[in-house]
Amino acid sequence: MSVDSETTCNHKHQFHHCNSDGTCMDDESCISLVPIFNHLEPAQMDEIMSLIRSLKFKRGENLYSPGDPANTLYIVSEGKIKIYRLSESGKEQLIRFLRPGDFTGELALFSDTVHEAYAEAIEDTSVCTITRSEFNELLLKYPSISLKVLSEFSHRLEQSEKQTTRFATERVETRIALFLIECMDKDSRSQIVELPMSKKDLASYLGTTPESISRKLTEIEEVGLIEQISNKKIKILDLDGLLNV
Amino acid sequence: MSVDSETTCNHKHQFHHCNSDGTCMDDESCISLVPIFNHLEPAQMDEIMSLIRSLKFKRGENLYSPGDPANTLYIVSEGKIKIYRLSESGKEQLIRFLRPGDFTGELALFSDTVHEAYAEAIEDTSVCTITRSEFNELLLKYPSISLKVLSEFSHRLEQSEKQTTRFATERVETRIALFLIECMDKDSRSQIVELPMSKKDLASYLGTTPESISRKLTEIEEVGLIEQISNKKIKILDLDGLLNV
DNA sequence: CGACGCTTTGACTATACTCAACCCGTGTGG
DNA sequence: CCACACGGGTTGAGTATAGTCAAAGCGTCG
Repeated sequence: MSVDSETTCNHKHQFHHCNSDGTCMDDESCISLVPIFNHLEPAQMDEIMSLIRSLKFKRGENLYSPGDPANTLYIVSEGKIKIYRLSESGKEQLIRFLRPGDFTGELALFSDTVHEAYAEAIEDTSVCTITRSEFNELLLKYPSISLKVLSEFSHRLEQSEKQTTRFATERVETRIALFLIECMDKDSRSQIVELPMSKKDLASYLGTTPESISRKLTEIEEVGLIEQISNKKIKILDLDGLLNV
Repeated sequence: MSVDSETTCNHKHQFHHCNSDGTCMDDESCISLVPIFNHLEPAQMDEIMSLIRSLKFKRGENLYSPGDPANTLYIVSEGKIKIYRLSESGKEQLIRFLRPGDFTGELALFSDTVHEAYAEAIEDTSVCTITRSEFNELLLKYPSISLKVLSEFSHRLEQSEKQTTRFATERVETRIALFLIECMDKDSRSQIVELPMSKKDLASYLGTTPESISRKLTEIEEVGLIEQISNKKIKILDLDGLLNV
């Protein structure tokens, strides 16, 4: 595993300093924010806290790479992580970003197998980790956690299959339009969408090129469906129109 | 739900007659073949058997359609089921086929939501069903089942993300080549691949058109990597070559 | 035998990629 | 404070890829 961590600790209640953008979390609040744990009793939380181990990764380091054995669950407490894959022909595709509270490593956690994706820290990052065997014991002891994880998995699977179908059947222009609409849902009721990543990354995420993103956005703007306010800000002028792109 | 089943029964140990192709299973062997259950004790199996309910679907009927509430797990005991989605723009994409022993409905089983795909019986089909609430109770009572389901989910998620990346980054020709290689892995060591579906369905599965499938196969044949024996049979002549298409 | 659906082939077109040049904003170092 | 380098972003020209539409071949099943 290409982990080259600075510090590893193995004790309860380690606290960090907050960073400027307010995304800081100590280990405990990190754990308690994770949906799969947030229904537990304080006593159970303490038990989990005793199992976790803090790790730090510097910007550019990989939490794991394809081929690494998948035996650890990572929960992000600070920083930002990029999950991406290389296709058989070597092209990179962005799968998703992880922010504090998100977790990864789960994909292969339950099969005895290796990772197929890269998890790269794109900022200095702190994560809480639990080993596979300890996590499995936890699941056997508290079956309600399993149901939470199953719920999370089924949701992600649904998303992934939907994404697959989009790639398989929709034009680039439509994929961009659908992406904008989904961004809007989160900010809800504001007409202004803030792109959550660079257009280069967006291209990778949507399976296209930066050039095509640029061109298609211009086209969509020219027919009056959107207005490009700035590099990252886009105003939605005609939602129904976008849906029919 | 567009279920219009012929018979519904709710008792243990209902037996069916075997059909000609040997895919028949009575309910119990159906259940015991499912990976998520096959580690259980006989007594636990009996308990599960008491929860299941048999349903039959005629060719062409839908087990569920998008918008139907997802509250049932379906386990196929006889027949063949096609899972497909419609994209936002109305194009159909084949997700997978289910054969005896496979299950579906799990996607949204753990989230309180509705189906987004179609499950259509393409032959007369028998399924065993368990309701969401009963299945959840089962999972809480026997946590080891959860681990099996999690394992199955994580594998499927891995597959789905891999498929997404292929669609996002690979050309049609490459997708076809990779599909052939994966088909070969199953039959292992025979050089002859039997396509598991019509080329029309394969086109839908691979996110392309029947015309392109036909043309690309011809091209791959012309450069000597494969030989098309018959409509459904393809002989692999140069595996390494295929990998580099 | 005929009808139907799947498959193939051909001609044409649309879509989006590649490559190259240039622009712009930011951050760095002199 | 300016010059510069760097990376992202945009624009243009040309090309590759695969989709559409149409017609004809083939197989299977009633």
